[in-house]
Amino acid sequence: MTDIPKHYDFKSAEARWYKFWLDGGHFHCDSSDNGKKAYTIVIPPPNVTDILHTGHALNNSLQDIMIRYKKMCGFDAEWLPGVDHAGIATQVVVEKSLLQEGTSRQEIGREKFVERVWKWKEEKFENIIDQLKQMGCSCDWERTRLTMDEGLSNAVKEVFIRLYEENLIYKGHYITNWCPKDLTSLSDDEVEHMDVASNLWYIRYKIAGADQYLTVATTRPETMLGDTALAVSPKDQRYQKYVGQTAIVPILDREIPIIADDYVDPEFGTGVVKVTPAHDPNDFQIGLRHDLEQINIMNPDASLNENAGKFKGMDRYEGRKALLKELEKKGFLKKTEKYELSVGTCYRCHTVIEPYLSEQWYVRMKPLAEPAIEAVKTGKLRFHPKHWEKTYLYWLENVRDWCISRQLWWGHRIPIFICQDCDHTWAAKDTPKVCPKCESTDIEQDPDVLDTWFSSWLWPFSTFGWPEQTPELKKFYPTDSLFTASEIIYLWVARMVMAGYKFLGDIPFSDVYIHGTVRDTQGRKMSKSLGNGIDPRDIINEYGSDALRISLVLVTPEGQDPCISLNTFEQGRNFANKLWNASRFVMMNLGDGLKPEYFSGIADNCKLALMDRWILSRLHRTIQTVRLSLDTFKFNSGAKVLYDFIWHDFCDWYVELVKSRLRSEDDSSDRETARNVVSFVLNNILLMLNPYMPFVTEEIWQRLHSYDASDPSKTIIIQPYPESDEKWIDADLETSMENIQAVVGAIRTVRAEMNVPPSKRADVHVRVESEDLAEALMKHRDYITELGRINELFVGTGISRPSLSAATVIKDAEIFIPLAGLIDVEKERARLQKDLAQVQTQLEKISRKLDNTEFLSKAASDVVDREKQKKIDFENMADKISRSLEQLIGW
RNA sequence: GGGCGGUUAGCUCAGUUGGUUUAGAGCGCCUGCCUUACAAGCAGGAGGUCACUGGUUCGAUUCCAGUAUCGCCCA
Repeated sequence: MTDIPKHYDFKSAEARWYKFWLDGGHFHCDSSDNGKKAYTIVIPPPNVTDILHTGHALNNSLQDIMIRYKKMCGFDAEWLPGVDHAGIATQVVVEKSLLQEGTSRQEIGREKFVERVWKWKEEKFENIIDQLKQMGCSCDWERTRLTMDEGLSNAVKEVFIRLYEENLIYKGHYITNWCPKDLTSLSDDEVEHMDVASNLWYIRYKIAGADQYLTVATTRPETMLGDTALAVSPKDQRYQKYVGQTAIVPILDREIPIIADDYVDPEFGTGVVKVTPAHDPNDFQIGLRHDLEQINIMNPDASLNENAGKFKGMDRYEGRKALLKELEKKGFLKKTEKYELSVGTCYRCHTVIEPYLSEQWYVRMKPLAEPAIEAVKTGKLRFHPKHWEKTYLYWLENVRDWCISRQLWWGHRIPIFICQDCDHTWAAKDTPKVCPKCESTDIEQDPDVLDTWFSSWLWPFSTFGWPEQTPELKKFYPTDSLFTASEIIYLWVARMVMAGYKFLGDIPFSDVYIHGTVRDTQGRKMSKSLGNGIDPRDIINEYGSDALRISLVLVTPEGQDPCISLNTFEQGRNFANKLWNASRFVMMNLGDGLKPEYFSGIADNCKLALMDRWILSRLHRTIQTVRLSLDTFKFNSGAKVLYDFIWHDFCDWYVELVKSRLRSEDDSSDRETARNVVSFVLNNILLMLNPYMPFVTEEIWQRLHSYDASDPSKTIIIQPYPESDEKWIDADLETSMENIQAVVGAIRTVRAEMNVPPSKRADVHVRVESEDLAEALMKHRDYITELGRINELFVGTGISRPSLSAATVIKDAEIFIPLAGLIDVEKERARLQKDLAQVQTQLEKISRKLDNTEFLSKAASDVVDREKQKKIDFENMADKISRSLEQLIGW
C-alpha cells in the first residue's frame, strides 16, 4: 500500500483500463427495452482519409464527457462512432498514389479503382478508430459505421428514390461550382470564399455601325470570349439610347445585343457589364431572361476550348494574360484598377472554382426547410451557445437548391437508370435487367455519384438501420445531442434536421453544441500548410490522454476558440499528478484502516470538526455546480469548479489540516471521523471528475477500493454520479472557515515578507475586536498554529504588541509576530506604509460615495448601510496601521 | 455590402441579472523553501485608465448608442 510511486504513470494506466472497460462491455448498449432511458450521441463522422487533429480531440473529448456523465446518471448512454467516405478527398489521395505508380484511374478502370479505394479505406479507418480509443472515447464500437456500408447505402438509395418520385430531386442544366482540378461539381456550401488582390479591367466595346464605344469593367476579362450581350440598368439614363443596338466583342468581332436588366448596378464600374451566361451564375440568369446564347469557352479542366479562337488550349489564367496583352495592343484596354475580390475555392483542394455550365442533379430544398426552421423557432431544437440559431435560420430561410451529383467514382452511385433504346429514365434500388417500358436490355446507370453529405445527412438514423424499423431506431432515435463546429452548421446540421423530419417525422437531436476552432498561440487556425498543427498522439504520448482532455476543456471558453501550444497540456498533467498525490497521501495514511463504508457516507456517530463540515459543504456545493454545468453544456466552467475544489479546497486546506488528526494517537474517535471524511470526499472527487479524466480516476479508485481488476463490473465508470444534498451546504460555516483562512494568510504574508524561514516556528499574537471572534479563533487555534507554522499563539481583545515585532492588519484583527534579531525596521516601515496607502485609497473611494447626498437618498438602504460599515472597517484598519507605524519609532 | 462574436494582468481567459472581490484564475515573471502526498510541488509577491467616446443612473468592467480594431460566416 505504501509503495505508491510519486508520479502518476499514465502510460501503463491508460492502455490497461481502456482494455478493462472494453472487456467488460461497458461501452455497448443493447437495443432491448431494459427500463433505462437512452441518451444517444452520434459522432460527427470524420473523413476516412484524415488522421484526427486537435479539433477532433476537443470534439470527441466533449462528447465522451457527456456520454460518461449520462451513463453515471443512470442512462443507457449510446455513443455511435464511425467515419464518412469523403468522396472527393479520398478519391484524390488514391489517384495521387496511382499516379506515383505510373498509372491512373482511367487506365485501371472504375471497378479496379473503387477496389483500390476500399483497400485504402481499411487502413485509414483503423488509424482513426485507434486514435479515438487512445483518447479514451467510450464509443459503442459494435455499432461502428461508414457511410458506404451496405445498410447506409441502402438508406441513401431509398432517400434518393423517394425524393425523386416526389419530384423533390430533379436534373438540370445550370451553372454549377466546378473544381477544375478534381473535375467535379460542388454544392454552394462546399465552396470557400477567399479575398484576393486582383484588378478591375476596363475594356472598350465598339457600338456596331457607329464610331462610339461602351466601356465595361470586369474582374474576369477572359470570359469576354463567351460574351453574348452587354447590359445596363434600365434606370440608368446615361445608356438608354444604346439599348437595342449591338456591340462588337473585341478581337473576336462577334456582334452581341445591348440589353437592359435590373440586375445591373449602375454604381459598379461604368454601369455597363458584359454578360457571359455560360460562365457566371448571375449572367446565366440574365441570359435566361433575355434568351441569350450560352457560349462555353472552357474545357472541364478550365483550359480554353475552340470557342476561344486563337487562345484555345491555354489555361484560364494564361489565356487571361494573353488576351489582356492583345487588348492593350489593339487599344481596347482602357485602364486597369487595383481591386480586391472574393473568389470561391474548392474546400478540398483550394483550387479556384469555375462557374461552369453542366447537367447536374439537384434537391429542392425549400419544402424540406420549413419544419427545420420551425424546430428552432418552437424551441424543440436548441443550440449551445444559443446565438448559432441565427446562423442556422439564416441559411434555411435563404436556402437554395442543393447540387448533389459529383463526377467521381468513389461514392454512392446515383440510382438512376436510362434505357438506351427508348430513353426511359427511372430510379431503382437494384440494377434492373430490362427496361420497364420497352423491355430493352440495353440499360445504363447514371455514371455520377452522390455528394458525401447526401449520405451524412441521414447519419442519425441510417446508422440505426433505417429504412428498416429496427429496435435500435426505436430506442435511440431521436438522438439527444450533437457536438460539432460552426463551419458545418449548413453542410451538415441543418440538412440532418431536414432529413430527420422528412423521413422520420421528428428532429434527429434536441441539442446542438457548437464548440470553437482550435488555434495556435498566435490565434491562427491549425492547418497542414502552416505546419502549426499539433498531433493529438504526440500530446497523449507526452502528457497522457486525461491531460489532453482536461487541458482542452480548461482552455476552451464557452463558445470561443481555444488557443493552444504543446505546453498547454502541462496543466492537465500536473492536475492529474496532484490528484494522484493527494490520493497517495490518503492511502499512505490510512493504510489497512481504509474501510469500504467510508465511501458510502459519513457515519452517524462521527463528531464532525469545523474543517469536516466545511469540506463537506464545499463538496456538496461543487457537486451542485458541476451537475448544473454539465446539464447545460458548460464543460469549461464545470472543469474549473472541479479544479479549484480539488486543488485549493481539498489539497491546500483540508488535506493540510487533516494531517495531524490522521496521525494522532490520542483521540481515536476523532481520527476515525477524519478518516471517514477524507475518504468520502476523495471518493466523490474521483466520481465527479471521472467523465473528464476517466483514466487517472479509475486507477486511483481501483487502488482506493482495493479491487484487483478480476471483476469487470467493479469499475468507476458505472458508479452513480454524486448527488448534492442541500443539508450539508452551510454559508455561515464557510464564512467561519474563511476567517481562519484570512488569519493564516496574513501570517504567511508577514513571514514571507520578513524572510522568516519556513523551518522556524514563530510566536504569534492576535489582537481581535470582539470576544466572539477571539473565542472562534481560539476554538480552532490548532488550524492556525499548524498552517501558520506557529510556536505559540496568543489571541484576545487585550493583547498588546510585543516589542520588535512585525505587524499586519486585517478586518477585525491585528497580528503581531515578535522578530527580535530578525526585524528590519525600515523594511517593516515600508511594508506598513504600502498597506496604509492601499487602505486609504479604498477609504477615499467610499468616503466620496458617502459624501454624495444623492447616493444617500437614492441608493437602496442596505447598500448604504453596507458602505457605511465598510468605511468604519477601513478607518479602523487605517488607525491600527498608523499606530503600528508610530510604534516603530524608537526601535 | 449584410450578419455574428471578441476587445479585462506579459499571454489565454473568468467576472451570473449595475454597489461585496480592495476586479479574479491558469500560464509566464520575481522572492523564499527539497516543511515525510506532490519541486509535475509549497508559501509569498509584482503586474490592470476593464479598447475608445458619449448616454442612462446617486453609482457603469457590467445596461444603451456610436467609433476603432481583430476574427468568423454569408453575399
